[in-house]
Amino acid sequence: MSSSRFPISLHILTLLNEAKGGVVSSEYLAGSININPVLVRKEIMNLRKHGFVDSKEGKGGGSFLAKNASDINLGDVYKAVRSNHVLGQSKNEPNPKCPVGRQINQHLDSLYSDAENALIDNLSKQTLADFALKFE
Amino acid sequence: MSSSRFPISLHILTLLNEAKGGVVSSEYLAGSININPVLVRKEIMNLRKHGFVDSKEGKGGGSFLAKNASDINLGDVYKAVRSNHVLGQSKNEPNPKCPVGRQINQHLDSLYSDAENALIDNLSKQTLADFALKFE
DNA sequence: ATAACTGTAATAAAAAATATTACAATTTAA
DNA sequence: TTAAATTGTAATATTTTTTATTACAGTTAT
Repeated sequence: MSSSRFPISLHILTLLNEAKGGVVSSEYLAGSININPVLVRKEIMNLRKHGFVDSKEGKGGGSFLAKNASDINLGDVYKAVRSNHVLGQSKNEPNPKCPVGRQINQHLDSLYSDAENALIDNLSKQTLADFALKFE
Repeated sequence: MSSSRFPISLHILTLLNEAKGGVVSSEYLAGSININPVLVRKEIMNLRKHGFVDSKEGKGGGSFLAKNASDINLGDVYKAVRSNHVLGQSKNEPNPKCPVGRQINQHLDSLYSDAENALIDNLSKQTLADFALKFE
C-alpha cells in the first residue's frame, strides 16, 4: 500500500487523542486529513486490527483510542502500516542467469531489515503522547 | 521518483564493481536488473551526478565506477536517490482550519528527518565493497 | 421510524512508475 | 570514411498503484 499510510495513521491517532476518549467520525477525520472517508475507514480497520483504536457503529458512532497514548509508540505504528520495505520493494525479478541478479534480492532484504530496524528503534523512542504534545 | 531507485542503483553499482574498472553497457545492466535500458541510463545519470560512476559514449562505451568501492558508502547512495521521505511524502495538504491538520506536516517532517538519519547512519556502516563481498 | 454512522465491495479516476520508440551525437574500428 | 555500437535525451504509451467515488447493507441513538 501507499507511502502515505504512516502519516495518515498518525494523523488519525493524533486526532483521536485530542478527542480525549470521545468518539470521532471518519467524516471528520477525513476532513482534517483531507482525504476520502473510505480511505480513513480502511486505515482505521488496520489500526483496530492492531489494537490501537476501536470503533462504534451506528448513529453517533466513530472511533476512539483503545489504549493510552503513552502506550502507543510510533515504532509500533510504523510496523502496523508498513507493507513493503522502506528502501524499495524487492518484487522486481532480476535475471537469474546473472550471478549478481540471482542473489541480489536476498542481500537487499537483509540490508533492508537492518536499516529498517534502526528506523524503528528511532521511532520507538517516541509515543503518541509525546507526539501529541507538540500540538499544544 | 519510485521506491525502487535504491535497489536499482545498488544493483548497478554492484555490477560495475564486479566489472573491475571495465566498461559496462546500459543494455547489459538492464538485462541483469530486468528493467528497461532507458531507466538504467537515467539512474546512471544520477549516479554520475553524484560522482559514483562515469560513462563513456560511443561504440564500446558504457559506465564504470568513478571511485573505489570502499569509498562508496551505502548511506551516501541512499541520499543520492531519495526524493521523498521514507515514511511518506508530506505533499498532501491537510485542512488548515483544523488545529492538528494545520501543524501536522511540520511535526511529521521533523519526525521523518530524525528517523531517516537513523536509517542513513545504519546504511553508512557499509560500503559498496562490503556489500559486493556477499556475492562471492 | 428516521437519521447518522460504520463496514465493505465495486468501480472510476488520477497519479506515478515503467516501458517503448526514436533519434541525434559520439566513438571505435573495419 | 563509413558502419556499428553506444550514450543522452525527449516524447509518448502502457501498466501499476493510489486515491476517490458511489452504493448499500447493517448498526445504533433518538
